[in-house]
Amino acid sequence: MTMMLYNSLTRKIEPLETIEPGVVRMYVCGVTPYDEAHIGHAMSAIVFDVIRRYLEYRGYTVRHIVNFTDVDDKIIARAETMGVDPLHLSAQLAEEFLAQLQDLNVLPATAYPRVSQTIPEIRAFVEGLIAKGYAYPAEGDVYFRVHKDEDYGKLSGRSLADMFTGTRFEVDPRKESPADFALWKAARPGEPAWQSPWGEGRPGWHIECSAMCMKHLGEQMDIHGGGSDLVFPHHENEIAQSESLTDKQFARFWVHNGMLQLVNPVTRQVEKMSKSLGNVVTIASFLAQYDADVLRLIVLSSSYRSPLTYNTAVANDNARKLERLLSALQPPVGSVETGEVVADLASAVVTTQAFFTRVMDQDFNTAGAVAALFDLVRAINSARDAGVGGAPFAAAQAALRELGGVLGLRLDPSRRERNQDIAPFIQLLIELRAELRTSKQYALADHVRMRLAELGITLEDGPQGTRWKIG
RNA sequence: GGCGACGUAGCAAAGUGGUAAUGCAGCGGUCUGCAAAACCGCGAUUCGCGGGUUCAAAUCCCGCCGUCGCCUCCA
Repeated sequence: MTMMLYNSLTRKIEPLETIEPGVVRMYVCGVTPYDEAHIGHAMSAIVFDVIRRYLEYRGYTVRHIVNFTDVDDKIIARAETMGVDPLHLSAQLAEEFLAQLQDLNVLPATAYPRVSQTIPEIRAFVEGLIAKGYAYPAEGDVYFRVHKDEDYGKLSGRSLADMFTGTRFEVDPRKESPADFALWKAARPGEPAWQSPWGEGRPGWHIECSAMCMKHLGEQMDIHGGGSDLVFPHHENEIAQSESLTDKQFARFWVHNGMLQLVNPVTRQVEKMSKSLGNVVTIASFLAQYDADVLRLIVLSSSYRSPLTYNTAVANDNARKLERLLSALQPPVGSVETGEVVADLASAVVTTQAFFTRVMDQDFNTAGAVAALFDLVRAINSARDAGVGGAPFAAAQAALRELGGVLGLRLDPSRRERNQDIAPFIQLLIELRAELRTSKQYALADHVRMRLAELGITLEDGPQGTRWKIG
C-alpha cells in the first residue's frame, strides 16, 4: 500500500513517489530566532517530526533539513535595542530552540543550516539568476524579475494581474515591477554584511531557503514543508527563483501545517498565535506546567493541515488523555498466558497495528492513529483485569510503546514524578496510612489522602498496594 | 475586494458515496472500608442552512450563512 499525501501545489492527495527509491528528501522552513519560541513553532516542528518518524517507520531513509534564518531585519532590530551583536543573538536563541526541541522529543534533523553559513552559495545563486536574466542589480540591491517567470503564483493560486490591483505595494523606483522581490540587500551601517559583486550586503528573505535546499538536498526534493502562513510570499518566491535557475521542478510535494490559534481575551476573536500579535504561549511556559507528550497529543488530535485552537481546557483534556494512555502501561496483576483472553489481546494488537498504518498512510491521519492507540489501551486494561500477564501482556504493551513512539510520544510515567526528593516522604505517609487502614481508622486514613490531594499528590489504592502520582 | 481552508454529540475531533471512530466531560453498574484508577453499559435517527445529482450523500454539485488563514514580518 502506498502512502498518500496532500500536496498544496496541486491541492490533491497524491501517492508519495520519491526521486530516489527508499529515500525522502525533506526541507522544512524553521524559525527566525529573534525572540523566545512559542508553541506554534513547536506545533510545526512536531508535525514534521511525526511525518519524518512515520516515513522512517515505513522504511524510508529521511534526509530532513531544517534551517535557521539567522540574518533578518527583526533580529537586527532586536539586537540593536538589546545592544548586542545580531549574529550572536540569533545563535543563542537558536541553541535555546534546539534544546527545547529535544525536550519536546523532536528528533534532530539531518542538518540545521543557517543563512550566515550559506553566503557563498547564495551569492552564486543570485549570480546565476542575473546571468539568465531573471534578476537585476539596482543600487546595491538585487531584485528578482517576477514578470519573467511565466508560472509565478502557481502555489498560492494568485495571478500577477489581480495581485497588485490594490495600493498595498509601495512604489520603489529601483524595482521594475512592484511585485519584484529582493534577493540581495545593500548593507546599511551597523548591519551584518558580506562582500558581493554588487557591493557589501546581505541576502533577502527568500533566497536563503532555496540556496540551503540545493546545498543540502540538490536541485530537487520530495517534500518542502512549513507553516501555511509561508505559502505566500515565501514559498511562492522560493519556487520562482529555484525553478528559474534550474529549469526543474523544485519540490514534488508542498506540505503545510495549519496555524495554532487562540481566543483573544479582549476581543473574544480567534486568532493566530504570533509574536507580532503578542498572544504567545512560550514553549518554556508550557513545559513548566505540562508534559511534552501533552503538547504532542494536542497536535496529534486533529489534522496537521487544520488550524488548532489552543486554550487551557484543551491542554487539560489532553493531559487526561495522556493519563489514560499511561494506564495501559501499568504492570500486570496476574500471570495468565493462555486462553481466550490472551488470544483476544493478541488479536487486538494485530488489529491496532493494521488500523494505525492504514490511517497514517492516508495523509498522516494522526487523530485516527491515536484512536487506534486508545483501542489498544482498552484491550490491555481489560486483559490485565482478566489476569493476563507474562510475555503476552508484555508484548501488547511493547506494541503500544512502539506505535506511540512512531508518533513521538514518550509515554514515560516517571517523568511526572520528576521531583524524586519528595518520594521517601510520601512513601512514609503511605506506610502510615496503610497501618491506619489495617486498624480500620478510616477517618484518619482519608484525612491523609485528602491532605495530600490538596498538595497535588494523588493516591490510588490497588490490589498491589498504594500508588502515588503528582497531579 | 482577491486567493484558500473549515463548519460533525456539552467540548475536542476522525470519517470524503453505502448508512456516524476516538478522547475529555456526564450518567448507571462492577470493584473498593470509602475514593481514585480500571472494566462493563448509556449519548448525534444525524453531520451549519436551503436546494440538486444518485438506488444510496456528513461525504459530489449549486446557493446562502458563519469562522479562520494568506494577500505586509510570521511555524
